Amino acid sequence: MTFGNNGDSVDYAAHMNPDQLAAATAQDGPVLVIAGAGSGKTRTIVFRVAWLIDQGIDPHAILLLTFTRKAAAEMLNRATLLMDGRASMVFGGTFHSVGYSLLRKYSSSIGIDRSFSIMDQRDIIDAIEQARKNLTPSISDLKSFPKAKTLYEILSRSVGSSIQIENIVEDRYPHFMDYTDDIVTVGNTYQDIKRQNNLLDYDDLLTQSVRLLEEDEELRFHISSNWRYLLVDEYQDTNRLQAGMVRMLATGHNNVMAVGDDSQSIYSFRGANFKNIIEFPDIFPGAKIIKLEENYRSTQPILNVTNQIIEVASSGYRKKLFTRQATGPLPLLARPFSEQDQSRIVTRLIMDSIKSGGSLKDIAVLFRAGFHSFELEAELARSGIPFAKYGGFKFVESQHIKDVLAYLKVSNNPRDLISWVRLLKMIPGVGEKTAIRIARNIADDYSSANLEQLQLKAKKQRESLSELFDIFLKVRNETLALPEKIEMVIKHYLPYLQANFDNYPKRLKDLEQLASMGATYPSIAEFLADVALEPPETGLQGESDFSQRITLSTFHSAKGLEWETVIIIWATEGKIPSPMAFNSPEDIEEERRLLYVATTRAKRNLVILAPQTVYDRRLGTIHVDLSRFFEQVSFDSFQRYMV
DNA sequence: CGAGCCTAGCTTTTT
DNA sequence: GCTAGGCTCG
Repeated sequence: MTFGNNGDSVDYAAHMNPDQLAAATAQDGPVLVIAGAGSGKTRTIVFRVAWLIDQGIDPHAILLLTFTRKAAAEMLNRATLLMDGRASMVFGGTFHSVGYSLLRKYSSSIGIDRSFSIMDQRDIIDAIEQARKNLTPSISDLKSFPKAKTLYEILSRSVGSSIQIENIVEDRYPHFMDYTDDIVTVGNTYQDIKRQNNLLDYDDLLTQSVRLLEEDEELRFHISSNWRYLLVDEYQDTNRLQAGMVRMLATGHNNVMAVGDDSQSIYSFRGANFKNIIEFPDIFPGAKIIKLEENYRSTQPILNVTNQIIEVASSGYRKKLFTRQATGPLPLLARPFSEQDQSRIVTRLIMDSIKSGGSLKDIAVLFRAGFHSFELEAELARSGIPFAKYGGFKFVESQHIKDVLAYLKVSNNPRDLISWVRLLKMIPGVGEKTAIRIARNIADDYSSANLEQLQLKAKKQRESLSELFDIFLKVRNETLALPEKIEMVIKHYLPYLQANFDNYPKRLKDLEQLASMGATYPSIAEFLADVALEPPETGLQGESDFSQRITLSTFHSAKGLEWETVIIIWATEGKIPSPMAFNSPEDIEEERRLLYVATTRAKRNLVILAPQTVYDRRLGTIHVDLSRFFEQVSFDSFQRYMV
């Protein structure tokens, strides 16, 4: 039973333009949909899901791959509203979460213990730091040797793009070329550490699941005959691994619909390559290509600006966005003197909008990097304007959360040395060295760890250790519900928290929140996986009505979203493009696309703010230019805003 | 080897 | 504002 104009079926033609309709109702076989910004991409996917089910396809045979789980949930939700509950039976998630599910079920066939834990950013850096310290003593002490974080960037880029470490270093990190061999060594040691500790990082979820599908032919056949219709959103942001995973999953049927926009490719730092979308027709011969060029989101004055930003970009699928919403206010461009002035203008614009009947949830302030909004956040707090912040540092990355999660991690995977070290270092008198020694001992033999053998000198330390071990055994074995286990852990952690953090009540609240989050999960493993793969956002402090906040977001986290009013702050050189992109023309082009993504989020009002000065702690107040990406935009595209 | 205290230096973007 | 790293002392 479906809803629709005639009461028996959705009237597809009435809700879509001819191109969207062609995509949504395409017959079997590979299809590439080039969907410009605001061209109804989501709508098309939603209708595609509905149409497939209407054709009698079993919802369980459809796999929807998206960039975030939120995006998948929203699409399936809309599809459910459109037709009926069958749409909610479609499996939707990220590449990483699909990889995780496959490995949880089948990893033993490639020799991976299914109780593996997923490392988050911090774990990865810790492990690489260990690998780094493991080098011939003197090398890691050198100031000029890359830091763990840089090493991770190099290693991960190599994995994601399938390019040798040697070439990555040569191309992008030529100043480290003397150390190429050592970097490779760190990479190998890091692999060893992960294997020994039964840990998988984000990249492993992809590489190992691809390996699983490659090596286990029977499984590959089983999986690809189960999911017979693949829908891949944001295809321009897939990397080689993800493209490979799609190819594996499509074995035998090639029913892949990839949707994306090469002009919005903004994840090259993790190996994404918009060439994937260019090469799609080569990988899937006979692919039908459909372009969606009518924009339903923004007014023509906004498109005038965004088209000028992107049209100088080289290569890609040519497309020209147009809209029928010819009229609307001209985008605003203002150059406040200072960052403080910029924040005051933002506040004033928000107040004005509220006065004229606007709603806070329709306003977003967007910026290149998480920390660009610090000053503004303070100003908004002073003015009493509630906000939710997306992107930047995460709640689960703060130390106290990581500490508590470490207890759960070791109970789930006792071989996780990284987490053991974290826990052991909390014992007074135990530092890095001792912690590693004890952790090795426990990880080798946790079932009957002989605490006496651990040679701790002080009695107090031995007591602390056996207490810690006690908690470990309890969390591991007792048939308590997850929230109770978390409570037990928090109780044990409390003295440490109290002794080490000045703002401990606030952090305790975070921990309570963590415990209540755990309530919705059946097991520790699933809870931990979710926390690593889809971490909750920060800045949602307070419980008040979510719909009554403005949104603060990084450009990246704004992808796929839209607002009536979009305010871009720090539209200056040194912020966008980021100085990190200066040494490579391709990186600069990516920054351009990033600004394009940000500006195309606006439906009716677009405001560009570019302070004239920036405070530098060394140089004092210095002048900064408007971002180079506005150079080619004609001045009469803007309304000038008097400060 | 651990801890405490100080300073410098600093931050892209995310699964 | 915050933490990674350096330095010194016990």
